[in-house]
Formats: sequence, C-alpha cells, structure tokens
Amino acid sequence: MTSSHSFTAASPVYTYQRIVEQIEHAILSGDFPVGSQLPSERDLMGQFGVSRPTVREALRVLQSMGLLEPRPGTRGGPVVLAPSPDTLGRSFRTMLGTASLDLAELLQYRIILDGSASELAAIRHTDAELALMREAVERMRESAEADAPDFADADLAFHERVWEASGNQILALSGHAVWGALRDLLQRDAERSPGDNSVKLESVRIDTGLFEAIERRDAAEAGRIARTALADRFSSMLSESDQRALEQFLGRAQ
Amino acid sequence: MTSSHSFTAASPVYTYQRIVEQIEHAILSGDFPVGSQLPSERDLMGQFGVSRPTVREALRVLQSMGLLEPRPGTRGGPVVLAPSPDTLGRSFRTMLGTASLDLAELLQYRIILDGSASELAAIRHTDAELALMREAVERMRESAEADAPDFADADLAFHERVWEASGNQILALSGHAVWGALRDLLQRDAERSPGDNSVKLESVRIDTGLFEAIERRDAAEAGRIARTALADRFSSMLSESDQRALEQFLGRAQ
DNA sequence: TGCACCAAGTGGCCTTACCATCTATCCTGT
DNA sequence: ACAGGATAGATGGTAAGGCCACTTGGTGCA
Repeated sequence: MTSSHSFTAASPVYTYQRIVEQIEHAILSGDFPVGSQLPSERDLMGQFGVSRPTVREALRVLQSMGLLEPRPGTRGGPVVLAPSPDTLGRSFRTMLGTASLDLAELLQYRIILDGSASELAAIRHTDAELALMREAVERMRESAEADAPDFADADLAFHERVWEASGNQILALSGHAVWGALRDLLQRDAERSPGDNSVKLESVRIDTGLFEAIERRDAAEAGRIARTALADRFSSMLSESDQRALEQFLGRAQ
Repeated sequence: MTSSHSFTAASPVYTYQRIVEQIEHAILSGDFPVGSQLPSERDLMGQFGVSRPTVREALRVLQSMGLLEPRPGTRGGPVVLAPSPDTLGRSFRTMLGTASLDLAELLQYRIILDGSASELAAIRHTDAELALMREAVERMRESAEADAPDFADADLAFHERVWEASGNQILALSGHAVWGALRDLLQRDAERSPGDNSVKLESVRIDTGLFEAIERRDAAEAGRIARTALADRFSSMLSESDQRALEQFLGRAQ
C-alpha cells in the first residue's frame, strides 16, 4: 500500500537567503530595535562564515524590504529603519503592474475600496480630518472654476483625505496604488480631453455631495455616492457585459 | 535678490539601484512578458557596464520583489514571474511584525474584500465555479467530521474558490495575501486549540450557508454572511473601541 | 577655546576565480 | 531511423582580495 505521507518540496536553500531570514528574525523579534546598528558587512561576513558579496546580497534584500539602511563611516553599519508603509504600497503597485489587468477589474476594485473608505470616513472621521477634506474640496472647486491644470492633483488630494479619514492605512495605500494603476491605464488608452471644463465641474459637484454626506455621518449615502460616481465616470469605457455586471453589483438593476 | 528656485535633495544614486529601475521598468512596461527571459548575469554585466556582483545585487532585489526567478543552465537566464500574492502578503506580515499595522486594520480590510468577493461570486459565478465551491465545502465537512489536520487547507481552498468565482483576480490576489498574513499572526500569537472540533464544525456550518447564498445568487445575503462570520470569529481579539467601530461599520449598531 | 586636519573604518564597486547544476546537443547502441 | 545516455557548454552560487570615496571621531595646532 502507498503511504499517506505527503512530502514537501525540496527547494534548494541559498546561503544569502538564510542570512536574510536570520537578520529579519532578529529585527522582528526585537533584538535590534529601530535605530540600532547591525555589525558591519565585514563583521557579518565573519559571523556568518560567508564572503562579503553574499552578506551584501542579503543586506540588499533587507534594504529593499525597507528594514535597513546602510550607514558609512567609522562606527557605521546597517541601521534598522522605522517601519514605513511605503513598501506595502510598492508591493501593491508591482502586483498591479505585472498582473495583466483589464479596466473592468481595476474599476471594480476601486469601487469596492472607495465605497468602503467613504463609509468608514463618514463613521469615524475627526474634526481635523473633516477640515482637511473641506479644504481639499474647496481647492478642487477653485481649480475647476479657474480651469487650472492642477485639477487632477486637487482631485487626488481630496480622495487621499478620504482614505486617510477612513482610519485604515491599508485602504489608503491600496487606494493610492489602484488609483495610480487606473490613471496609467487610461492615460495609455486614450488621450483624455483635459480642457473639458464641464467634466471638472461635475466632479466637483459629486465630490461636494460626498463630502457633505461624510460630514453628516451618513455612511450609506457616502458609500453610494462614491460607488456610483466611479461607475458613471468610467462605465462608458467598458464592454456591454462588463457594464451590466457592474450595474448588478451596484444593485441598481433587478 | 534670492531666486525662487527650490533645489531638490541630492541623494546619491547607487548603480545597482539604477539597474533595478531599468529592469523593473522594462518588465512593467511589457517589454519582458511573464515567462520570458532576461539576458544572463554575464550579459547584463556587459550591457550595463558594471561588474557581476553589482548586477547580482540588482537581480536579488528584483527577485525579492517577486518579479524574477533565476534559471541556471545553458540558454538560462532570469525568468519573469507571474504576479503572486506572496510578496504582498510578506509586506503585510512585515508591517504587522514591526507594529505599524494592527490587527483591526487588517481584519477590516479582509472583511471588505471577502464581503465584496462573496457578493460578486453570487452574481457572476458559472456552473463550473459553483461545482468547485460545492466540492470544497464538501471537503471541509469531511475534514471537520474526521477531525483531520488538513482542515485549514480545505478552508483556504473554499475561500480561494470564492475569490476566483468573483471574477476579479486583484480581489483574489489581495485576498490571498491578507489571508496569509492573518493566519501567520494568529498562529504566532496564541496556540490555538487544534483539536477543538466544534469550532471547525461551526465554520463548516457558516461556509455552507455562504455557499447556499451564492448558489441562489443572493448577493446581499452572501456578503452579509461573509462579513459577520469574519467579525464574529476575530472580534474577540480586538480592543473594545475597535470592536465598537467594527459593529458600526457592519451596520448592526445604531 | 575653537578649528582644521588626519587616520581609521565603512559601504560601493571591481576583478578573478572555482564549483555545482542544468540544458542542449551529439553520439552511441539498438 | 530512433531512443537513450554521455558530454560539453553556459548558467547561477559563492569565495577571496583589493581599490576608492566618503563619513566619522579624535587629535593636534592656532
């Protein structure tokens, strides 16, 4: 009879990878708090019993994970960095960049994120966050009325404030990444009409409504506005079947 | 008078970093599709005009981002990988480990993703996807009743099928990443009672209800089940204020 | 006391080299 | 003619040694 034992994959273990794991574990377990220094490359090369290129490869990987930063000079050595959400955002971006994404998927994902973020922002925003959002809407209005070229920046700024007011930085980071991917996709596909002022003014009108819903803590309405705004703005670029699926997801059909 | 020109920081540019950027851009812009090969290290060393350790450091970084995989042998060379949730999940875990992310945020994010994925799966699942989900639920039930150790795998398999049935691969990738991070966190924090069969049976009961809601295309109910299941299962690990915010977000309070 | 200088150590990069492994090809045996 | 194994070449993994620019900390001079 065959044994029920299942074998695990026998992938080779590279020495640089084991160094990464050891140092990573040492940092995450608190042996090297933020701001502390690791031994220099030449010391590590002795401690691990490997050559310098090998420890350098390991340090590069840890560096790209945002855990370390090199520091030259006497009494130098790699220093442990404070955790930054940047790497998480970069992971989102590379994942979105390599995935062969179609517009429908990306739009759908952004509708999910923005809708939820708007609901959360309505529920748990603080006065300071509300003030920042109000200021951003005002800047959007000014930019649209002056037909200034920085409207896209002002638009993004407002949505960033909403993401932040959601109190969930994963939402903020992924929202930013998806926003960038969507922008890249559209920029590549079609040359937008940048001078069309009515579109800008319509955006201002919608975002003002979103802001007011958030202000009066009407989560359901805030989420609804955010979702339908995105759907209305982009649905014309989708195929007919994707449009129908989107409508159904938003609960308008049926 | 002083000029109004503002200078930008003059940070040093490392050559290995420029290689990373060039290769990353080439991959993300589609010049090297998934599965294609880059020139070998020795070739790249010639093309970039640098030494082999330097191109190796660059390749290591790209490798740790999940973009590449080395491939030895004649006609070898670094291979471009398909996007994987692994690196995103690792970023989540790193941020959790360094305490710049808390459990509440991650749970909230997973509730948003799983809820939306379940709604979408209810709307647009195909017969084949439904069969796969039914099969996965069945495997969960068998594993729970036999008290087998592979229950966690069966549980994950069911949720993977739901993510896939949502028709949105971004949802599937990020769902997978968050799931992995959450699992690691719990595994580390507390030694769960693996023999507690009632918990498994309860999970089976809930997921069966979710499956049936998806089967009858009841999107609202499917979303509700997915969200409340996650909240009920994990909320006891949250602080009291986070629990209240979660309840409010789910629309039960008020 | 202040400041310029200097020496030591650090990371950044290079050169050369060897090894295990994998792939493609060829060559042999059938 | 074909199947299969041996072989040769290229690849990535790792090592050793060395040079350079720069940062740092102390030292000695004004």
